[in-house]
Amino acid sequence: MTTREKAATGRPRLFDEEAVLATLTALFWKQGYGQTSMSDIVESSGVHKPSLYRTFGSKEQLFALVLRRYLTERMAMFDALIDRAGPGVEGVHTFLELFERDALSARGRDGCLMVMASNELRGSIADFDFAKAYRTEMRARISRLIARTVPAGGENAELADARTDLFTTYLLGLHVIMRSDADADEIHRYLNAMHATAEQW
Amino acid sequence: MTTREKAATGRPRLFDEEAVLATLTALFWKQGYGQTSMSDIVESSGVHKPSLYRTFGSKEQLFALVLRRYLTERMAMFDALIDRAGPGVEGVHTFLELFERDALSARGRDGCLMVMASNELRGSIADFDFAKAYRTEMRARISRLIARTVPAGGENAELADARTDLFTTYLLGLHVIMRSDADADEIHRYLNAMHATAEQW
DNA sequence: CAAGTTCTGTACCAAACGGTAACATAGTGG
DNA sequence: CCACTATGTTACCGTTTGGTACAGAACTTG
Repeated sequence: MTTREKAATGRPRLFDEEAVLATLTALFWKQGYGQTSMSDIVESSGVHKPSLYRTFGSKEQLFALVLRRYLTERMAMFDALIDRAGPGVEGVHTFLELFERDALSARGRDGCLMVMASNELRGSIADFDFAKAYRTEMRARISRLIARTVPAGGENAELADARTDLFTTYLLGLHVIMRSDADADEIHRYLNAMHATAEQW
Repeated sequence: MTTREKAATGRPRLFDEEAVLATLTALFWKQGYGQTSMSDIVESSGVHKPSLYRTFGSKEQLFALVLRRYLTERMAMFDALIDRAGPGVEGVHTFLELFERDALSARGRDGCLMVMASNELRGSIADFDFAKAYRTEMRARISRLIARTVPAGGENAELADARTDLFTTYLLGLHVIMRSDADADEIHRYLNAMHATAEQW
């Protein structure tokens, strides 16, 4: 589905699927699913409707593709942030600082596409249970970050799990705040709250 | 706007505004703003379109009214929960237990109408900056709950603020989880994370 | 009981929605 | 150079959208 499998025999495509998906990701991210019409999509992508429908199926399937692409991209970004953050509790602070940089960017102000979608459309769309997938994937990343704050050992696993759950929920809430016109000071304050919490770890 | 001001001189209304707003609150809460059409609203309320438009103005203004009503109702519920929760850290645990009961109810599975709306429609609608209003009001309540976990004193105010910000963000994130098809076990796990955090306060 | 006022209910509107038929166009393989 | 195939492009489809005109019904006031 992502790459050409059969040899292209007909007229070649004038647009790049990946580039279109990237553009439309930004569009959906800003406007939401329901507030984005096919006309918006045509205008933003520069691709005519029949081509979009032949390539992606329907608006719903298109959005499912956008979500899938966003998920892997987003998780790669989280992986990168966690890799750059060092070990121990200090790593958590570094992660939060790196995250803040992203939160204050233009994209950051739109929050998280997955959080937005799961609020607007509930769990699943076009046979893709994205809400559960997002929670699972994201929690796994956070777990990697948090595990470093706790010494290995059976009874510490429970502590690490609790901290991971807290941090995951916290980040989801932060995305809600980021999307709803909070200014830089307010975002900084809410990040500071997690800094303070991590200091007691 | 809420109660009759002038003497009623014409034909009396067959429906109760408050009851209609309550019904439509549930409808919007479940379906979201964009996914709820005026036809849905007519069917659900039993009130015909022209009556709705004369009474509430437009779909947008109607939703703004629903949000206003929901905000005060929701804050009253938070106040009640916090009143019932005792003092000290124990009060936080009690609050979380009370909150869990609500979270597992049918309504709880829909998350929070304000969180949903702020994700779908950004900050404001029909001259009502509900996102900011919600954050402010909610944070004030949480602050009341958290203040009890900290002894009075200038330097402790900062600590209480940080805990309040953390708890507020956490609750927002929890609402996201509650709305996206999480089962009772998962919700319990995420609540447990805050129990564990509060134990160290 | 007639005038004045407000609400109900049917029937309707233009505009926008998601989606497609049909034809021109640009490539590939024989 | 001719079928063949897949694309670009225009113009269109039926349905649903948010919103209203209009006529009749129900109440108050004089």
